[in-house]
Amino acid sequence: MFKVGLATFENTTKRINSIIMGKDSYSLHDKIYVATDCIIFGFDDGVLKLLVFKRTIEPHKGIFSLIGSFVKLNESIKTAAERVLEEITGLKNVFMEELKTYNAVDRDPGYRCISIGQYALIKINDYDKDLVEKHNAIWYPFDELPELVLDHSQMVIDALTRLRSKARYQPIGFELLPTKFTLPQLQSLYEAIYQKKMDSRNFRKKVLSFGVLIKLEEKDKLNSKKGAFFYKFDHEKYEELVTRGINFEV
Amino acid sequence: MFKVGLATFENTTKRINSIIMGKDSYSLHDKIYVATDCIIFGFDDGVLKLLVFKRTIEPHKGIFSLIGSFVKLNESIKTAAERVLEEITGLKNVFMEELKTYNAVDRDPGYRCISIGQYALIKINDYDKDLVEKHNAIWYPFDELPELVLDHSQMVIDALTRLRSKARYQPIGFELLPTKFTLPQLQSLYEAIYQKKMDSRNFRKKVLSFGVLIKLEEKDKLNSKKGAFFYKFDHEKYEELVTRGINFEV
DNA sequence: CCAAAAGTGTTGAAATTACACCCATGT
DNA sequence: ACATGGGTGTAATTTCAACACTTTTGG
Repeated sequence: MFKVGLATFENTTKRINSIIMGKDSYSLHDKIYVATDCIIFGFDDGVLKLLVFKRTIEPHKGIFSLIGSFVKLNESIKTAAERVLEEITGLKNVFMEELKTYNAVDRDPGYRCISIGQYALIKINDYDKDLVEKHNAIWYPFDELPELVLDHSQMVIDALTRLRSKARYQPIGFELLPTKFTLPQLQSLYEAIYQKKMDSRNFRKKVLSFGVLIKLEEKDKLNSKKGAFFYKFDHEKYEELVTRGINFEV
Repeated sequence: MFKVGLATFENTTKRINSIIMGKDSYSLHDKIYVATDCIIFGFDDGVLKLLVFKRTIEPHKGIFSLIGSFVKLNESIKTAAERVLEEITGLKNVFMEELKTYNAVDRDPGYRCISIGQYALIKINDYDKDLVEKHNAIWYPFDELPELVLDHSQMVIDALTRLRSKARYQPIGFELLPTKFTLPQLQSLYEAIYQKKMDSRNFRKKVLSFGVLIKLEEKDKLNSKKGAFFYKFDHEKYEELVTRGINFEV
């Protein structure tokens, strides 16, 4: 294939030629605004949170909304989401995955506009607090979420459903924790995701049995007097097991 | 909200006004062609098949391709897929689900165009053979698939992966079988999906244990001399169990 | 010394796997 | 009568769920 810059140029000339020659099979069709909205999860001190922001401009000024952007001609949908995510949180290389497309004809009362929802899992201590504040963004616990603009509340519901089903068989939970985390923290994350208490003996047995956690020397003494050992996620080992087809059902 | 027909009209006038008044927050953004492509699964005599068609017009004339369409301003993506699916197979009310968005900037060398893949499961004896033939469409067994246009081969891979993971915990297999089917047929379908032999005693025990199959009086005598009892899927019972949170892992 | 969280094993129940023979019938 | 695919049960193994006490240490 060719480079993006060239492609754009090439496409433009090609298009003009085609229109002039009256045989543009594309120009018969409709073009649509394509946007992406990010459902940004964070995990903070035992509670699952969502990053939303209060709109400062029309349309929907003053209402809460997910963080989103229109997709430009020369960027992929993921790139668009990464762009806006970095703009607002300062973070790069965040875990992000397509959720689904929101495309009801009347979802946006202004114009026909579809949005691809993408959910992101971020380590809540890493983000740039000043940037977030500057953009009117706020972390809301899931059980205190305000009403969101358009179909954004539905996006959040769908993303949570996805997170639940995904976390069950893939260790994506680690994306929400600091690089070094303790088993009690990990358990508390799973309890927050599934909204139920788990048995610590069974939980430990299970997660350690996968063999993708590396126990560190260091202890976290913040949450208890005894202190809990830190662990880190062994990415190489994980990839190896995935290619061998192991499944990680929690 | 308002009706589709009106909406289109309203949007158009609104847009013109906004452009004239120079305060259209949308018009700053890019519009993109939005298409949808259908990955159409069928199950025929023990083999999983895919419906593809040979393009008769440019671009990509003569190459095999999935069945797809551009999405119009006044239709949802699903509606667009349903439209083209009915056009080519004559079928309505087909099981169809969004797969993911294909949106690489250079995926279509003509114009920037994203495509939402949707996979459909159809009962292979119900479709309109004349229509399919007229549109140059052909059922291909999965292990004999020709190379497809653009990123369509990747769509097929993704759809198969999805079908596999989905069929494991939701009884969507029934969508691929006639309304009345036998347990050997059902097993053969699962064997085709997962590409491995299963034990018939264990398989029967499992699927019958869910209690969503109704045994009929009638037997299918086509595939054996003894004949196998027909079953049908109990949709109400299934819905009831789903709402009770039962899981159907096969 | 005590409160608070971390860490650790066992047992019974349930689910899963492996495995082999008889049945019905059309030819 | 026999070849072909349909149908059935049991025992061994593995996995899962339930359950309670000891350890460490900062205050």
